[in-house]
Amino acid sequence: MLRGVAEVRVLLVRRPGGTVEARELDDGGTVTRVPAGELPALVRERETAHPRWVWDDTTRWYPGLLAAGLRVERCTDLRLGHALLRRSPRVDQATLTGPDTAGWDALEPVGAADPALFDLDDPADRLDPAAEQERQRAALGTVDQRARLGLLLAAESAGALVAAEMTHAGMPWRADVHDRLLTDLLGPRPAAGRRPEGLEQVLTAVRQAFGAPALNPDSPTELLPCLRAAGLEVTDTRSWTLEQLDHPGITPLLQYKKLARLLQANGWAWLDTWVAEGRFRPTWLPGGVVTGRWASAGGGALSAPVQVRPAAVADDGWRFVVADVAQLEPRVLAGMSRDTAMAEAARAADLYQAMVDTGAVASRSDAKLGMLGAMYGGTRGESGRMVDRLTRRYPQAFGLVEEAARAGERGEVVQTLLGRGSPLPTGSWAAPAAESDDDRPDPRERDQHRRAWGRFTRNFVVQGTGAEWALCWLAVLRNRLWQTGPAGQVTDRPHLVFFLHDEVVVHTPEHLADDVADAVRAAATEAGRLLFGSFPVDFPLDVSVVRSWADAG
DNA sequence: CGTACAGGTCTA
DNA sequence: TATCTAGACCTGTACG
Repeated sequence: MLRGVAEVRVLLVRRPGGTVEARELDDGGTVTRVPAGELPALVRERETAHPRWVWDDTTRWYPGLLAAGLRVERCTDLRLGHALLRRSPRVDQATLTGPDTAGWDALEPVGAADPALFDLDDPADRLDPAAEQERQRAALGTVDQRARLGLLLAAESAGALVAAEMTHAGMPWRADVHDRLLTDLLGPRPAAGRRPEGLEQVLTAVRQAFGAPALNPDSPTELLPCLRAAGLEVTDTRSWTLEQLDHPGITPLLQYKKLARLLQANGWAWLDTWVAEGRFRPTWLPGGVVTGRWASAGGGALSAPVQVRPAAVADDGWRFVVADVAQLEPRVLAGMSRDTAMAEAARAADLYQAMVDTGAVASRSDAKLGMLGAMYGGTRGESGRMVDRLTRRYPQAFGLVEEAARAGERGEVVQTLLGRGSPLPTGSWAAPAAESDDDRPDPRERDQHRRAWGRFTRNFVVQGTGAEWALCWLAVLRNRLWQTGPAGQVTDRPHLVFFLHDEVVVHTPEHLADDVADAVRAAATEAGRLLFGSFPVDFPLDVSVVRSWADAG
């Protein structure tokens, strides 16, 4: 599915004078050169043979092809591959070193926000993709168990295709529904620079309750002294803190914070900036987080609030298929540690409940607390006690994260199941040799940093392997959706429109929704097999077919 | 005046 | 008996 047999690879390179070169990599190097304007025609013609397109960076090639109505089946993204190989402890770094290694290290993706970079003076054009492609092949050749790292490279590149396709298609977004939602909560859209009526009313109530006629609750430096003057002994102004208090001003203050947040983060300004022609189009950044999770830019896609999801509505005659994995990371931990006792719990739809049913813990909340403690490094209080108890029950799984934490505290690199390496620590605690007597840090502070880095590496191995599972899920699903038909370009068929760590949203013609739901489940099963082979760990999904994103779950 | 950071709130 | 992982992005405020 991810890697074909008898693969044909075609390298695309931009050349001076607005031309593009297509070089066959596996038949002696036949070269075709065309004006850049003829690239879509070239790709359309060659795509019938299902080649793997090799290019410097998907963000520099694929949006233009998608805009021309094309879709490619597979690619090798050298920028993402370089980043992975450079940090993988499985790779002999000497094989990757070349004259423009630093240039590849520094290469950034381009976004819709800076299209000028493409034409003007793009640092990518000073790099040699053919040479880099050779180096990456050689580097992979030196790796033990190269199938795993090879899978990761293929999946990362497939993710780059998904990311570009999701921005191209966009998330269907009804500005009229969003506006109505805002108007119901805040009042009609005010003139620029004015507070909406609803917010103004709540503000008046807050000011009256605290006897502070000019108070600006958006300013913590004003709000904190005001709360203390009212006899409330608080040291911060977070909602969670305020909820504990008993004072007549608290209710309107919490309401003010909620409405102000909605207005600032997803109000009319957000709509104006990020929604156009009925679509919300964030930029997705595969590999943008060190653990391998995706980052995003533009419109805060990673924190799309539940509150505004009613405005995400499928087109007429279309539906959303929304799917998320229940308890992804504990399942991934069971699989990567090959902990059979935890895998047994992971065969149930509710892993935490299964831990109760097998007598490992007394309650579901204990199970959850213990698992989160293991993955995040909770050692104190209730969480720490649960970790101790569960370590005896699941020694393989808990031992794996514990070892990752110890390695991090020693300043070592840890890696995910498929071989993504953690960054090296930069703090002074990690460089004992450089420690001079002058600015030697406080030993207690140094230990705090060391333990904090241990929590990071502990979480890295699980979060990162979870991201690999999700990447495989996406890659397999992308192919299955394309085959679900009907004929046409990406947006004519069922296609991905949203992805958030362990959740996907597919936009599909209504009559194909059940087929899509099957494809989403089949892809999850396939992802589990790709990562864990025959080791028995399940990845049950919650799948909903809905008109609005808000109705899922 | 513009930039950098702190505090806060949303997501998994 | 907290406050432990990874992000984006808003406003207010301090700094240069």
